[in-house]
Amino acid sequence: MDYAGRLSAHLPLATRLLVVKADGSVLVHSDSLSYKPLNWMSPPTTFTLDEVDEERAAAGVVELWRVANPKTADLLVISIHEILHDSSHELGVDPGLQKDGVEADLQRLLAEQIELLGEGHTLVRREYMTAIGPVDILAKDPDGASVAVEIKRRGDIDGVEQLTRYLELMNRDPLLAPVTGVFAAQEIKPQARTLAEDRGIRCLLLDYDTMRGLETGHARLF
Amino acid sequence: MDYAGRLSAHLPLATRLLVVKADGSVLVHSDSLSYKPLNWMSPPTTFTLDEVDEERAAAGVVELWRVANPKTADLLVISIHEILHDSSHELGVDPGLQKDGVEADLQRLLAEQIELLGEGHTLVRREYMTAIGPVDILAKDPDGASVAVEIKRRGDIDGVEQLTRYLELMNRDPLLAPVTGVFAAQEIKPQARTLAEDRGIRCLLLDYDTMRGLETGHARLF
DNA sequence: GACTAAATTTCGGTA
DNA sequence: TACCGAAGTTTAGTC
Repeated sequence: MDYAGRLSAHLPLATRLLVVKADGSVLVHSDSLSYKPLNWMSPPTTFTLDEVDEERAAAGVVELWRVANPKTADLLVISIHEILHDSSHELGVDPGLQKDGVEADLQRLLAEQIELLGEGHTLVRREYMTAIGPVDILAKDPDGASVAVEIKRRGDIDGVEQLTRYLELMNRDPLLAPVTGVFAAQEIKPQARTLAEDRGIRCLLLDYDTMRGLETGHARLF
Repeated sequence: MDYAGRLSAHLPLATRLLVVKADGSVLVHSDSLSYKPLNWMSPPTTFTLDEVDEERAAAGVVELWRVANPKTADLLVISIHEILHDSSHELGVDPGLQKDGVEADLQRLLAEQIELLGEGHTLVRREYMTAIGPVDILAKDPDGASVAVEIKRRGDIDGVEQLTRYLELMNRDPLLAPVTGVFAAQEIKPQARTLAEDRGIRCLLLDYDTMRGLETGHARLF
């Protein structure tokens, strides 16, 4: 297997699982390392069965696949030496995947349970728009001062930077200023906490299970 | 398919490709959307074939898979209604994937061709360590002033923030200050460029192919 | 279409 | 082992 595109990669001869999807995707999987293929091509692709020249045939190649993306000029060439198994199936259209428990849920739950920010806090609105993007939650503290909340599942330095940019901008608006920041996440990395507190941003750990348990009318499926 | 773990997800009945790897990974693929499975479990996992109760059997379930991660308490339950095809293969150990053309290569090439920063620039060192992490390249301009270079394949706002943090810290060090910044990438997003230049950081576009072509003793394989 | 932010991110390196 | 940053990130949403 040879790939040339955004990088170059070479995969030695070994037994692999090759998957060709209906949309043209090609995946090369090994027998370990879940989830991610060793190599792949994203659609759209053109698939060509090249002729196996004498030299390659002598080396044991029985099929030569050429998978190309005409737009990005990516190219994946697969030399097949032995086919252990080959089967093809129609899977038909796919009903979508239903998810919950991601950042959007945290945001919704925190908006409903805004008192988690501290007693006397009130919700102004979710997804408060600013010139550089939406702030997850805008609230007011008991004194009526604005509080901007950035919510993450995992609190990393990037999230602190994001909130810092919002705070800088919002504090220039005389109608809003002074605005304080709260960095809320299920997990906050030490360096992110240090950076946040150094900038006067309060950190708040969120417990998704507890928040979901408090949610009114909630029923678990299993 | 039902998943409960870091989030909850449900996947309706449909024809799917199920892959069970030697390390216990389980992948659920549809016939489109390359690369990423609709659902999966990462190793380590425990795999159980549950007994199909009467109710499920009446609904058409012929096999019930329970894939669990004992450490994270993630659980994936797969109800199989019909097996269109089933085969198992030994893939054996896997020789590693060989890559080049990633950020590390850009860094190496720029260090070798440090004059790309401008005439008279000299390399101090790659991976210059600071308290908050390594700066990709530290160099000196013709006047002997320090230049910190952050290298990205794709230049985004995050990269500018990263370099800004390094510059702030390094400029507090009297032995280094004043330190100027260069944001070097194969592609620089307009907003990242604006932010960088607003902060006095110079932007530098890198051409990987040209740099590779200039590399001494380089031979291309194909 | 361009850009930003999220992801069950995964993966690799390093302290 | 924990943490940080890259990834051929991919993907989804917004402007």
